[in-house]
Amino acid sequence: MGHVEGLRQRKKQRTRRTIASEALRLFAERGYEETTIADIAAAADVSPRTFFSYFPSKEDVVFAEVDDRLAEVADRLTQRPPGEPPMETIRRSIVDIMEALVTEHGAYGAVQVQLILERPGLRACALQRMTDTQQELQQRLHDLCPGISEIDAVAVSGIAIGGMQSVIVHCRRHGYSPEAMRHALDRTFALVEQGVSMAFAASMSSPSGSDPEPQKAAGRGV
Amino acid sequence: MGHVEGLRQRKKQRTRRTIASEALRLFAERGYEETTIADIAAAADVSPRTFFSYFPSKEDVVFAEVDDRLAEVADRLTQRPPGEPPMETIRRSIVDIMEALVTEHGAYGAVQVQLILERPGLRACALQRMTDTQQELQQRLHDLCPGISEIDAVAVSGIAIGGMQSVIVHCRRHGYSPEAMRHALDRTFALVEQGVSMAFAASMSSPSGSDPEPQKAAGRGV
DNA sequence: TGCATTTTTGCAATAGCTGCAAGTTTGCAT
DNA sequence: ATGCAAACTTGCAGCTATTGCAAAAATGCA
Repeated sequence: MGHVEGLRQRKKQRTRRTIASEALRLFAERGYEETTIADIAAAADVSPRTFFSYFPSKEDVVFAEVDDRLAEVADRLTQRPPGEPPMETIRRSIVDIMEALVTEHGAYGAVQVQLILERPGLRACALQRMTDTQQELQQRLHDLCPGISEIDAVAVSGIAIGGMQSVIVHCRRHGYSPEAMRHALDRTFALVEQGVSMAFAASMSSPSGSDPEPQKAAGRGV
Repeated sequence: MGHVEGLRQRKKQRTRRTIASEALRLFAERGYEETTIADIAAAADVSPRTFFSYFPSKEDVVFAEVDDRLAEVADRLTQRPPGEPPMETIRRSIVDIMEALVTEHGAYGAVQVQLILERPGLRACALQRMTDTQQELQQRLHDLCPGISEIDAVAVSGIAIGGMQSVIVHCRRHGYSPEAMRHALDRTFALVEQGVSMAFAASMSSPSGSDPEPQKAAGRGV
């Protein structure tokens, strides 16, 4: 099949983006509830029925770009520089994921954030994505550190995502500046790392690769 | 108004419980999607319209008992034995909340758990409750330890709830025994506590009430 | 017993979402 | 170029959740 992986595919992508961006525009103009699927479809020049072959629900259209970004990150993270210390890989995973979730995408980024914060349904969607991500992190932890116990992997990933998520929402809601937010996330990662180190220590009686790097990372943050 | 705080109120409570329990029963028998509001209303002997004056949505009926329990816990936690070390209060808060969320309520507890795990919409509802709870914990932290920084309070509460939630879901999904689950939660609290202690240490240059109690609690757990 | 208040109910309408079958478009082989 | 099969779009019909409104019924109390 595909020459350049499909002209068809590209057209689909374009339609998808059109729908998403028209939807966001309408949400910004008249509000979320006030915009119907029919409105969105009309604005994007497709039939209402078609909307649902691109997005499973009205809510999902808000997360179109976030989802794309998360997919990219997931791809990227599967290739890890050989020899990289596990702890660093974990940190990078968390940072990259958070970046994908936190970045304001496109022209309507601010709108998305606002909608997600104020509509309970959308908040729930966002949370769902958080936990999906957490599951992946958990899997990655398990793969990277075979020594770590099942429970520790689960707990650590939950702790990390939970902490980050909580802080992100807080910063968003109180209108922190990007720098303040970055600072807050660095601090959060430092707290998280306490737990992470402990889990690592428990699994690292015989380190397989490199330094445990106890509690001084906190690097550049998000 | 009220003699014994209303005969009317009691009747309302009874109706509420009837609706919830009939709903759960039907969900168990034919499945969630397959049960309509009309079915539930019929089984509970009320009009479909009335259903919505007791529960704002079909999803909420699944959480009827959980919500009651959470309300109780919230009440109880406002009275704290004077002189209790802050760290202990925090631990008790977390434990109590988790107990409320984890306990299988009534005859259909298992059904609830299963539904929540498999229906994304219900999972989202549960997550929402988690974050609501997390907000309260955050507030409590802030009140108990005026010294703690805003961000630390937010981060710690997110870490605690995130870690616990993650582990609970994991245990549920893999059919852990109650003992195994308790053990897992104890371990999780130990990991969480690493971060908690660090936040406490940062705030406790001049302790206002009692001992800092660095990192050895991990008590009886959940 | 009768009144004021609360609760229940019926009716009608909106909107999200799905299955289905028919109509169109597209990529590719001949 | 031509034609076919696969992929995509569309319209339609229908189901269910959810809400507003105003009438009807139930309740607690004077």
